[in-house]
Amino acid sequence: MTDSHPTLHIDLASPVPVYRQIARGLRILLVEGNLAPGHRLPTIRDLAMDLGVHRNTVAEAYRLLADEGWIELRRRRGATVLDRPLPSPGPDAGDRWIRRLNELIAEALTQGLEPGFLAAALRRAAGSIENVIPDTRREQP
Amino acid sequence: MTDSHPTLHIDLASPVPVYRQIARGLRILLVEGNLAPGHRLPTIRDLAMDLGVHRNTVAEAYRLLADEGWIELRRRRGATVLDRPLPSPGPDAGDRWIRRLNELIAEALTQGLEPGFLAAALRRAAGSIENVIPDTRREQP
DNA sequence: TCCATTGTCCGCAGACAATATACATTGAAC
DNA sequence: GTTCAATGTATATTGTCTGCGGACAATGGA
Repeated sequence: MTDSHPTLHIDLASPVPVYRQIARGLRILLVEGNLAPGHRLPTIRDLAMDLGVHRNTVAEAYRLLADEGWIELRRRRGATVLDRPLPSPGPDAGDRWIRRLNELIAEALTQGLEPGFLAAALRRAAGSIENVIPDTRREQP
Repeated sequence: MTDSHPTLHIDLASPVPVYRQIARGLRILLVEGNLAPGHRLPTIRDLAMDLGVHRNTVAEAYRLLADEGWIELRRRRGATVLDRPLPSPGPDAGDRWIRRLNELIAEALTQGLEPGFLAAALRRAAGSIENVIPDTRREQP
């Protein structure tokens, strides 16, 4: 088991830029607790090597996460995971998310996916959510 | 009621290009039957006016839909909706869609949305799907 | 003190999106 | 049938973004 970055899929053909794909993937690992506070992320160059992209591309992703408060970047020490509480969502974050969900569903229908298939997938996802994330600590706004 | 384009939200600040947002929005209206075959879409210039973007941006969206077989573009006659059967999905379309769904959920969690809220929204969406789209006619691959 | 490691800065080339502008086509009025 | 305004189309321009190359700066450890 030499895979140090368990699940970090990036798709060079996707229209969403690579540095943002990396940031999103890491964000997911962070929020799911796979990367606990105090942990060291791989160095920029190492991760770039593994993913087959340029260092600055990974650096951009790390900078994004640092700006959001997930990690701390220090020279010669790499990136360390901060003990960051989840942000409290904005007032209409829920509405905007639901709109995105509806768009995703509509797009699936335009591709010809079966409504029954989609409904099953949605219910399955709903079930798995509540188990994965037990309880959340919020930051005070 | 002077609103000729019921629900077509575009976000100039979004990283996804405007012409693709327009195409996606129209595609949704088409698949949900709000735009029946034979209907005329607004002219490129009119829609551009309404949305506050350049004509060529809308033209690009229309061309996309025309390439996909949703509409027919003819000079001086505008865009007419074609009677197009839903495409039959590719072999791994389902898997890729489920991955996108999971990413959407993970992103919501990173924003601090409550798992319970998300689960409820997912279940609600699952329920509404099966009612909205009764039966689908597929094209033969 | 010295040096290898690691993040950072600056500039660049290519791609792409949105626009401006001019053009080609065509249905309809007469 | 001629004419013309309406409408889609083609080309060029401009700005922005991505990913990259290379040089630089800081810094922990030998």
